[in-house]
Amino acid sequence: MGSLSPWPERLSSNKKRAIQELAQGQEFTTQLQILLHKPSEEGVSLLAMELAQKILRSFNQTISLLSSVDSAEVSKNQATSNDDSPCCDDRRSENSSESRKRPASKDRRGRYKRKRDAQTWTVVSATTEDGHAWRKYGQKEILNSKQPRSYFRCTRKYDQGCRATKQVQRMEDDPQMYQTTYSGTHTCTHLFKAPQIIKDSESWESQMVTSGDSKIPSKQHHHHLNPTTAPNVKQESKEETTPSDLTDLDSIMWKDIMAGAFEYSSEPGMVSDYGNAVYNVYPCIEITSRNFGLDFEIKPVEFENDFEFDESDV
DNA sequence: ATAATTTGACCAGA
DNA sequence: TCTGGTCAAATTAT
Repeated sequence: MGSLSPWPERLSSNKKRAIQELAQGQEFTTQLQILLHKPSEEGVSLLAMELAQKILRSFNQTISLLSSVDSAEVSKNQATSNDDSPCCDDRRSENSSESRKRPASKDRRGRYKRKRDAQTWTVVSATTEDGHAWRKYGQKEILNSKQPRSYFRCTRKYDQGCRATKQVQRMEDDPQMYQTTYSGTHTCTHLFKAPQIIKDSESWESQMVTSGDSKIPSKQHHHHLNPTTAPNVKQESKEETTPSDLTDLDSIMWKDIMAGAFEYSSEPGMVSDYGNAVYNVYPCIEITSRNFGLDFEIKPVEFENDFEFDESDV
């Protein structure tokens, strides 16, 4: 229990190792990209960035392949589970026009079906910023853990039916570090959003966590770092920024990114076609700061049979 | 005004 | 049961 979900059992340990290594390389490359994007000599950094992107894409591809389960297993899963329509799970409109009217109605809180084995991966980092826009939807005290765990979903969940989620928790023995467990692939696309970023420049050390189940030891020190207001946290803005809005460099980057995305990914609505490996590569990227850069990160990929909601009662 | 977060209720699995 | 993940009303931020 006090642990975040580890790698799927079915992966051989060698495979796991490989994935971890790649993921680490991926992480480092991302950091390099961010670094390089800080305006300086454009010529050089531009080339370097393109290179970093290619490397990243390569990592993503490999991780994706290694992460995917056997086609046999997949089809088994899909056979037994009448796969729901992945897209647009609009069952409530955020909270706007709905008005806060719903008194005697039954409280549907918590009425859901848990997701079946969606793949997850865990990252430890000094920052929770990852280039995606997240919306916090919960926080929990975890048994034997001093630090609460926060739950986030993609801001595009109702917009575009994106099902990516993540859990963030401060490390017990180093509250400056965050352990983030990602789950589900971003299926949202073309997000030219410009969230106001807060991030300072913390050291970007991060590494993949491997231990599926470290017994988080309970230490005795108290740090009152409000985990709720922790760094990360996005912000979604309503106006979509178009590429023309970006600097030249950004435009170029973007073109490249989107090229990659279209080359490898399937459309949001077509996610049901997970045969063998999945090739979504640049899901839900987000430009987090016009001032100093493309703070995007590309995540490994996986298939996912997500949860559905219980319709059994009104 | 709308949008994001907080927080306790609710639920699924172990 | 108990624990952790999610929902949604209430609260706070923008």
